[in-house]
Amino acid sequence: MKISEVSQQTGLSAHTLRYYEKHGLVSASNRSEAGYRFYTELDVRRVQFVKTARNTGFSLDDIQQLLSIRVDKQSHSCQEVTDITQKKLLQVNAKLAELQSMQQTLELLLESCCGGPENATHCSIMEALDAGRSKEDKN
Amino acid sequence: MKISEVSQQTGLSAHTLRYYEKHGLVSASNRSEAGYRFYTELDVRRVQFVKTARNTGFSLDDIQQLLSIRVDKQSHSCQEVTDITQKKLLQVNAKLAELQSMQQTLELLLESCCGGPENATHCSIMEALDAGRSKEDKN
DNA sequence: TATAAGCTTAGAGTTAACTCTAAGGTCAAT
DNA sequence: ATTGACCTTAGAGTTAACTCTAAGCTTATA
Repeated sequence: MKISEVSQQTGLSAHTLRYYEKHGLVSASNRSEAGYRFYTELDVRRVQFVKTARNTGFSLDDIQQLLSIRVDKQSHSCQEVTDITQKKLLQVNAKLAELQSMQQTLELLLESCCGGPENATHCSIMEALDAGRSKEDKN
Repeated sequence: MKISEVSQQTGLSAHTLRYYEKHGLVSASNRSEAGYRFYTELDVRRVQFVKTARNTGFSLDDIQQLLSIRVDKQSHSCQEVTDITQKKLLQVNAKLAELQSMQQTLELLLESCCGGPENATHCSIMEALDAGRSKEDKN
């Protein structure tokens, strides 16, 4: 399978596939005489794994680790896998909390403002932003 | 007020303050003979505004717009302000949805796996990632 | 055989918002 | 006069994950 075919099958661009190879995630098992990449079915599955993990939120670094477990499951424990997953969940939860706080603030701001064609002299959104002490003042 | 004092009062680094100036957000109204920045109270309030807006989730670009409204509220409508805010809320909501989906996937993965010291040969997290079609397959 | 589509590489560019460095001037205190 | 802390600038580096470009082969088709 040539790179463009893998690209089609996976929905990842050829650029991205090469990028993954350069970063040690997935490489084509074979090359043609001319140097063209040829991917086996197993290669493609590995690509799919990376894609699925990406969609699940894992970083490429996380995925490196997951892949090294994948190629030799015998030598790794479930705990290693859940550790990576747990860590990612914590990150997601943290980000989620931050965004939820922003969401709430933005909703309050929108509720407070008329949003009409009046000039902004007494706009309550501007006033709120001017008042400071938004919510979490990260310092 | 010198830059380090503003830094202390606002919790933003002097580097960041200069960065904001370079990007047209907030500059010191005055300079000493030697070229030292001197901030007025109004300057500092403007810095606070930027900080509050940042904490609320606005990008520096958004803040540029908000600031240009702020300096001449008469010439701008509440609607302009709510438009910016609304747009930001939509972005936040989109990101939130994405993260919630990840959160759910990660939680399911964690529930499915024993997480113990057994080797990963039959790890259900690895299996799930291998099965692909995670949730939203963005293509 | 010519043309176009597709492949290769190294390396630069993108995005956002900082963050840091280097080289040098200034200021207050000793 | 000499520290040492603080200030200045221009410009480079950081992070993550691509994305794109240029220059040059290769391969399939007409």
